[in-house]
Amino acid sequence: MTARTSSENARDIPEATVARLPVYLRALTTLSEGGTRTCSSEDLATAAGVNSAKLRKDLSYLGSYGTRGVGYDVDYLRYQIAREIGVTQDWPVVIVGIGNLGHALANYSGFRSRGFRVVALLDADPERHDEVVAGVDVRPFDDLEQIVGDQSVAIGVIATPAVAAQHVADRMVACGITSILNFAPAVIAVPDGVDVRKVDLSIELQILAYHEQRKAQSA
Amino acid sequence: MTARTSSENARDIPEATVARLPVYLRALTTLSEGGTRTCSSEDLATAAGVNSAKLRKDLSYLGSYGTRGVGYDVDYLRYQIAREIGVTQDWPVVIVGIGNLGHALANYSGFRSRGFRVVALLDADPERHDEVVAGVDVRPFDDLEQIVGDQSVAIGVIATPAVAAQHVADRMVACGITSILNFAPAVIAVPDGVDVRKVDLSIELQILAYHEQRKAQSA
DNA sequence: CTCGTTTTGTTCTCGCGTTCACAAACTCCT
DNA sequence: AGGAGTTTGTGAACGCGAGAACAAAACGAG
Repeated sequence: MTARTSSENARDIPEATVARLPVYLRALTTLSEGGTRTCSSEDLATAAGVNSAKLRKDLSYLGSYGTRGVGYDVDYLRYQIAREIGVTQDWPVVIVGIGNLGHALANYSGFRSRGFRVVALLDADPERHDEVVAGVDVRPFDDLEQIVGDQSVAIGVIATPAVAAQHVADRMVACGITSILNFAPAVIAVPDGVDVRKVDLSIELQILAYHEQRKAQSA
Repeated sequence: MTARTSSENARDIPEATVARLPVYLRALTTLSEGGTRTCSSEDLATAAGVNSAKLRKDLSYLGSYGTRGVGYDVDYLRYQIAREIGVTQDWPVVIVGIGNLGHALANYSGFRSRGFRVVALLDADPERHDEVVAGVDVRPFDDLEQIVGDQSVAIGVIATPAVAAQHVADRMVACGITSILNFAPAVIAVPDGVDVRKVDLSIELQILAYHEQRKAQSA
């Protein structure tokens, strides 16, 4: 999925671990807001919903930020993980496709609080260009190149219907976006060096349905 | 994640395969709508964005539905996968939390077209009980037990703020729901026998940010 | 009927990720 | 100061999934 060209950095964190770091970050934030200053790997693992051995191994890829016999300083570890993920800096993001899902994404407070700033909402439909969503006004899709260039946007979100997804992705890649979060129910092709992550709401439900069906059968 | 009690069924499909079956299903639907009657594993793998060897191995867990030297009958295979997942039957679903995301989910046409029927929208806020979203009127959260009982609902969707998620999950489990799709940014605990899948929008962005940061560093 | 071609279904090998188990290191109490 | 009790960090074993490679089966041509 993530083909790095060559010369791996010294810190080579497994993909499975990378996917869990944001979970730990959230758990640490919750602990910190609850007034907890220090926690053991067992505490944090419980809060994050994982095994404590796995948690310790994951953290060991970042370095030795704990103290044996004591545990982890919540705020210190939180900062270290945030720095490793890259959410201590500000990431400008464009969202294309302002339907129901695009609205929800634009209004989602979890983005801003984690270093992501929605700098533009784009839609091909001129009907929508009057709207203002979450304090950002919707602009024509053709403004993509200018916005991405002006604000150095590296991350794009696709929330369009399936038929438009590949076209939007092509345009994004052409103007320099190198990370795409795709909510459209379609497989999109991108060149090497561009990361794509896909979130598909109905696929998750279908996976649940499969297990549900098996529960019913074995009863 | 999915702890089955005992006496595994003869068909024991790996979790990784189960997660890809809906992707194949969607690809087959696209092919069928495009007029394709037959396809090779190579064709379908391309459409689904996976390796053809992996595709054939996945399908082999379901049975032998292809013809050597020819390929797969698109509609026949599509039906077999749909039956295996369980989306040939009708799954009633309740959605709790009608904020921006809840709206988007209620309006998402991909649910209905895949056998999922939203039978109720619930929200604790009385302000919202007047609304009608996607043809379904929003009702008080306390109606949960009655609706789930009357309509034999097995699947629940949580689209509330993080603080409410555990409480909603507890109530769902108490009245018989055994599969939960959780969009709230919180880890929820459920008893054995209940499946939970979690979708977290900001976590996906954070994973992209990590890779983006590394691209920038190595440049 | 036989042979060559195509494509599936399956076996085998390899690598990654998870988990166990324990040594190293730190704190606290006496 | 020394020993008991905790908790981290990591080496090693294990299991699952990915991909390559091939045998089995169907089809078509001659």
